[in-house]
Amino acid sequence: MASQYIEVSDRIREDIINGKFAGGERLKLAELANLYATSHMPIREALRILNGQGIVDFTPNSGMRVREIDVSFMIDLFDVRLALEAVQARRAAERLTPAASNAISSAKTEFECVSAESDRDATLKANHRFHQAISQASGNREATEIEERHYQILRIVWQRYGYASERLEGVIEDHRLLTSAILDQDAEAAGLLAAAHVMRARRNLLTKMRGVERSSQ
Amino acid sequence: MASQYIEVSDRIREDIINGKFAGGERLKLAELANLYATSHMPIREALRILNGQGIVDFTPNSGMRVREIDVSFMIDLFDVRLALEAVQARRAAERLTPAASNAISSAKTEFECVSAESDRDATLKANHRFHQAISQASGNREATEIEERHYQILRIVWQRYGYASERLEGVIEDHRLLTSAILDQDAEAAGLLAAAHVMRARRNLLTKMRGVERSSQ
DNA sequence: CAGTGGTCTAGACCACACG
DNA sequence: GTGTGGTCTAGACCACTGC
Repeated sequence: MASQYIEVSDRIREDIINGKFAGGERLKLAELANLYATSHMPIREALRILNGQGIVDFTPNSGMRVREIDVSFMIDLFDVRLALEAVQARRAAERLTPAASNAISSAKTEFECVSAESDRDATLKANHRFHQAISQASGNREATEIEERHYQILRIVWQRYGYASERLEGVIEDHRLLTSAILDQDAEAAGLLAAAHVMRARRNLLTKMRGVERSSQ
Repeated sequence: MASQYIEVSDRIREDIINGKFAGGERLKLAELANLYATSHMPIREALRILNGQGIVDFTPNSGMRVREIDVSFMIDLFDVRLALEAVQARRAAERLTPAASNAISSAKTEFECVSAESDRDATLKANHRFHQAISQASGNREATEIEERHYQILRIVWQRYGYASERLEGVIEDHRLLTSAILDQDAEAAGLLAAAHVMRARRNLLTKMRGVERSSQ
């Protein structure tokens, strides 16, 4: 078995994703230690990891809270994503290797196949792998790590508000164009297409979130 | 006194900055616990914080190492900074409030005064405050946190290779133009000027690093 | 198949936030 | 001033690494 703190951080993240812990909720060490049948320290470690991923807020001497994921947070996050995905796509095009090229096109194809089966979870994973392939190809570890963190947060949002299932063909089209720009080593096109792709995802998500917020008032 | 783990993480970071721990060096818990006169857990916690800041690399079951800060890491980091500073400057211009406007212009003025005294440390701090003011004004917490992490890394690099003291007038000019674009709420200009500013810093730093790498071979 | 060193336990401690 | 709950201690445990 992997270390407890890794296991625990995964379980807490899952429990946040399916809403067992609500946004803003206080996470107490003793409670969690009891719940996951372990001692304080692995829990603390796990919470630090989640804190590093931006899923959990931390104040010294006052503990951890589940981070509130609202429209304004998502606007911030997509501002960052928009910028980073564009840079990464550009770099991926410039630095393309045969291996990266294969990885990207097979991830693109995989997404197309999987998304046809309307299995939401598998579609999300495939989408993740596609963007990961570009991240890897960019060779920018710093950017890749940030994107990886953001992906963990996006899982929560997509779970809560639904993934862009109504515009799957649009996503597939975006992926196709982006892939061919990168494979052609056309950095400028790749950057623009990546930015546009994120922009669409952002509009789609924000519309949904605002709809939910409005109807729950 | 603040919690030990905070104190310890500050001390280890300082010790990395002034080269007491070299890049790639293994950081052993027992050693550090002995050095800083505390037990394992606060050290572990401190290292996790530094790991979160990207200063320390971590592999499960195998411990922590001081992250190697080389040219390729800096290229990655500046790719990210370039993108983020531009977004933040744009947003700062769009969302400008009177308070933010004051904060930015007084940070700008402070940098001009302090840098005239050729006190490197104070100049770095003033530069940090200027960029922080823009970060804050952007209202993007996500981006601000990333930039804050990067600043910690840049402190190490500037300590090692020197801050751009030979182009201080250039930096001042950059800051002036950027400030007035933001105060004019000209988002496009602000984004471009911020990007250009980071680009100059990047070229300056990489030239120095490559010079040092070459001469040490 | 040791030894090193990361991980975990149980409980004491003590800072801060409440009433 | 009391109590909740975050922080710290000492040491045992046990997964890897390298002989």
